[in-house]
Amino acid sequence: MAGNTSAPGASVTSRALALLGAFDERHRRLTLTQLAERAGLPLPTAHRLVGELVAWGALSRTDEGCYVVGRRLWDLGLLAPVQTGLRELASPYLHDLYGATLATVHLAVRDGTEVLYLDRLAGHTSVPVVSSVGSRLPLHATGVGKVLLAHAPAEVQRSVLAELPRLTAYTITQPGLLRRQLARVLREDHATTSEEMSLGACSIAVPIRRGPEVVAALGIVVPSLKDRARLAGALQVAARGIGRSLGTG
Amino acid sequence: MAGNTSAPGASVTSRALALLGAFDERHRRLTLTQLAERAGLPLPTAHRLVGELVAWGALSRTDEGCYVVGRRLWDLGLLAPVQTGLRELASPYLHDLYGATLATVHLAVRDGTEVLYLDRLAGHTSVPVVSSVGSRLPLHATGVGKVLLAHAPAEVQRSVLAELPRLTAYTITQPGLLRRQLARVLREDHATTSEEMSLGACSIAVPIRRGPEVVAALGIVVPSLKDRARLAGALQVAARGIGRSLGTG
DNA sequence: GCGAAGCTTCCGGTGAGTGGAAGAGTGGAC
DNA sequence: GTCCACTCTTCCACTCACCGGAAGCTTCGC
Repeated sequence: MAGNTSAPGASVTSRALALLGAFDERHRRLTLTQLAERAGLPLPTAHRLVGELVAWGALSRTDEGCYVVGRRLWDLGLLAPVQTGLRELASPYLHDLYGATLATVHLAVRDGTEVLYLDRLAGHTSVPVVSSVGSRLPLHATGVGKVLLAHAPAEVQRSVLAELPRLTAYTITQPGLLRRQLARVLREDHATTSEEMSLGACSIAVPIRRGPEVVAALGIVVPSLKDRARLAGALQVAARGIGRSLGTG
Repeated sequence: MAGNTSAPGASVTSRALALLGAFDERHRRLTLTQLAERAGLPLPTAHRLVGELVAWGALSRTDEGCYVVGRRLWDLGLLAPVQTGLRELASPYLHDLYGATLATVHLAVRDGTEVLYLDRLAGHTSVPVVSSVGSRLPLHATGVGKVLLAHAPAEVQRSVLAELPRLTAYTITQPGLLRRQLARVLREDHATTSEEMSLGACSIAVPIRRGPEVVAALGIVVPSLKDRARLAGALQVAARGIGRSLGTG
């Protein structure tokens, strides 16, 4: 379970990349030994490569001797054209939603069998929110995930329904129940969750369409679903606005 | 002027990194030939290394055959601890400012002799805004830049004042004039620009303090400075709020 | 159809990368 | 103070994976 291992004899580049790949959401700070292990490299090799990466700015070393992703990679990553148009166009609508709901607002797309969060407007509320920009979460336990799953190809649905890991006591782990919920998402054009991803957090989400095709999802995180109708309405108006901009952009 | 050139005999890793370093704000899309030239590598070498980088996801290839920064580097870059605490704490205040002014709001720090933009809330206005998250701009031609410069060490001021590149017809290029403005920034505790960075855009900015020390700057971009007093007031309230959170965080 | 520009593949020589082994720091237990 | 365990750093000779010139391959424009 130690991340990417790179077989001996692999190219130098792939070893350096294996080191970078050792970092993820759950492992933002790693010691040299951890890095070497997760990359599947001997310690001296890791030591030398990490030295080069630090010199370039791809990694940097904290005071405590741990390694973290460096600022130069932050710069570089921001140049990546990851749905740039969508994020740009959606931005004002996220603000509007935040203004109307004061809840944390999310813009997400599907990436294989996961949700990929593209943007986030964090509210002041104390509702626990586990998703941050760039993070990936399972499709079956979040509002935006259910929306994206409901509109995903059959093979993706099959693959996701085949394994529904439990995240809280309320996570839906029965394929039949989730399948009925997805049908309802298509019917009502919005999805909800109740503490299925993390305790204390509910969510409401709607699809964003470019023409007939669902290209993304818009969601908010709230402490309870009692205001569901009003919030779903607000989300749908914003989603349509974004969809319209997409069509004409 | 072709970016990083890597001498022959340099390590493999440094060659791969030289390829990544070929990308910047002004060069987000490069052909193989451009990449090879900017990295100072022979074409076949660049070709092979780029192939490995693409396979890993560090780069990707567009339909037109250009290379761009890949999604995996976007993911990775977001893990970098670049002023995470500051950005997190400032976020709600940026929203508040946006709500109060409807202008584009910026959070920035000084990075050597440049401004580094950490966060941005883009307004609906048609005012041209050249700064985006992760970008760097000269300290002498932006509002946040003047604030940060006014509070920078003497050696940084000297180095910046020694060369004031002209960006528009209104850019301040006389050291004496800029020096007087910086004194005024200290006195009035806010800075302004009038079309000094890009035509049609003015800005107002204030320092963010952690205790006595200026650690960042907060600014907005507006079409004119006529509402200067009110806007500076709003900025100062927000900056104090952020500073207070920093102190207690 | 031709030429030019950009991309891709090939392959033998060679020197840069590899990683075992040994040494140096660090901190905790007694 | 002494020991031990752990993590990090340096060294160096062998070898094999990288290098890049040359040649072939597309894809344009004319």
